[in-house]
Amino acid sequence: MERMSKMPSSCGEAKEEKSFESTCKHENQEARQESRREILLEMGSLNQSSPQYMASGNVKKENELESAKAEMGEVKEENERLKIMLQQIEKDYQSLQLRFFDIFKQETPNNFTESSTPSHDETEEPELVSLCLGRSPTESKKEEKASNPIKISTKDEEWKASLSLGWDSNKFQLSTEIVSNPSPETSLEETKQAEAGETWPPSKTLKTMRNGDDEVSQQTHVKRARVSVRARCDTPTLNDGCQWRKYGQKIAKGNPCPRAYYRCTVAPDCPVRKQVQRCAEDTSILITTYEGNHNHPLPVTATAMASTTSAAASMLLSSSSMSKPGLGSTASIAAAPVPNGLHFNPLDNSREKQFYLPNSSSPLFPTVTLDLTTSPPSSSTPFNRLSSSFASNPRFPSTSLSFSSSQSNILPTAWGNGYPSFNSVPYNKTHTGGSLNMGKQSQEQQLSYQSYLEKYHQASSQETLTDSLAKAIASDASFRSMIAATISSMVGGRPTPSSNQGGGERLGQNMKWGEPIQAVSTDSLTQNGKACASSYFNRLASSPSQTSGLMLLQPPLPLSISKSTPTSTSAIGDQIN
DNA sequence: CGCATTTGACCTGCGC
DNA sequence: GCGCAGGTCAAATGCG
Repeated sequence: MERMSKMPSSCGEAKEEKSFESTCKHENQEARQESRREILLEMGSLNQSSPQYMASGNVKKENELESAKAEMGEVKEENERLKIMLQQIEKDYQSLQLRFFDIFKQETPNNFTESSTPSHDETEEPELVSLCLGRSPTESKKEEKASNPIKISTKDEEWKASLSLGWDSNKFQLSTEIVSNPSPETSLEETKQAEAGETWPPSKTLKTMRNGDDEVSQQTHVKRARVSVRARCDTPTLNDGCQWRKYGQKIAKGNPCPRAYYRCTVAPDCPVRKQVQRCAEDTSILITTYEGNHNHPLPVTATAMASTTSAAASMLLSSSSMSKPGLGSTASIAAAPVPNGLHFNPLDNSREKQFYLPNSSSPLFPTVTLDLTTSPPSSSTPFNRLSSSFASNPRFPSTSLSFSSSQSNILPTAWGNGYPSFNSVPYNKTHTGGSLNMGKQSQEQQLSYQSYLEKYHQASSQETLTDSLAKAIASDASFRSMIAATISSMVGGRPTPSSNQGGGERLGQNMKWGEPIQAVSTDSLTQNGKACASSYFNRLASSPSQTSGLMLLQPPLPLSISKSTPTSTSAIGDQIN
């Protein structure tokens, strides 16, 4: 028990509880081993003693054995007590979890279905999906109350075992599989074709291609997702581990900074391209937009970004598949600063601007934005940001995947229900029609979240929320990778004090990651964060059926469907690379 | 000399 | 149909 106080509380209550559990077991084992050792030592000392002593001390020896046995009995009793205590804690945890969900359900009237336009309708209204991995300072207190009861209870062995699952050799497969999800009307066959191979260039470009390849032409129905990454970076491009060759440069309207076009040169026929442009309003922000799937193994250093972007794209496409075909989607994933491994420069983190310029990427394609620059201002939720930017594009539904540091705790839950298998399975059935919004902030958002949960709870036949989440993460490696990568970015790149209000704090509150993080150096920070994130989700994956309380739940932002014309003032996302 | 970058021209889609 | 903007190509240029 004393050890518990020494344990870092950074990995969240769940981990803490788990640590408690493992600690109890460990202590019991130690106690038993200790007593055995003592007995052996005593016996050994007896053996080493003189025959005289042994002869005369038979009775004494028996007494010692008796005392040793008694000691063992005591240890056993203590062991039992600890077990009971552990069971009680688990019960308390489960009851608290149930209570939390009950309260959550009661507070939500409807709404999710209301605000979220049915996907099957295939309406042209933009969909706004917000997945937030952070928390906004203003709402943190409120959510703390609800989130505190939620703890994770898992086995220590599972946790340890999961540590090795984070970034594996499947990354490449992930990246090649997810990015090109078919549109709803696309058949499974087409899906496979798209996933297996080249999805670049987009349908629009295909027509202009000089080589009229039949296979390529068949892909015209395949939606191409773009993943835009915003990060602060001094260098012309971010080092994402891939090799790129610049093939063009253009000055886009509304941004004096030229946009550079790069091709992946790792493989001669790799279809992946990226656009790099600095944000007009904050030149320190680099916006990197990735398109296409790598058709070759990626360098180790490139897998993180590839997995993250691919997963994000997959999620985006999955969510956008609900909407009318042909519509693009834009998602914003606002993560906290910069993963060190990606050579991001967390400059000027204090600034909290979110730029989403419609012209930063082609409106023809669904776009997901990973914002690694900073956490949004309290007054500006990811939802708001989208509303003023991507969502403004009348042609496309906006999917906001906001991993903003202000709303981390709600993410897993919503994901678990919303994306059970977006990667390998066409995701049109259970998808929410409108917005999968996991931000937090307002009562409306909570309501939306509530309805969302209800909807998916029904769909999952009464399986628990956490089970759903666990299954989702377990069943979808790319999803897991994305979450892990994003959280890694958040945890690893927040060295500044201001980070306390962002993802670090959030994580610290909900997952107990923040405290230790702040206490260690930046390097160890990154490592810890990545390891923690990866192991956390992998742990979930390793025990999908287990009723483990996940992170704290956070109400989602309301599904918002808004149409407006793009404005030049709305800004853009920059990309990193 | 080979490769990467630069840069102007070209093509296409979209809006008016 | 025209103009605009985004995206791409390929010749020219630079660099090691």
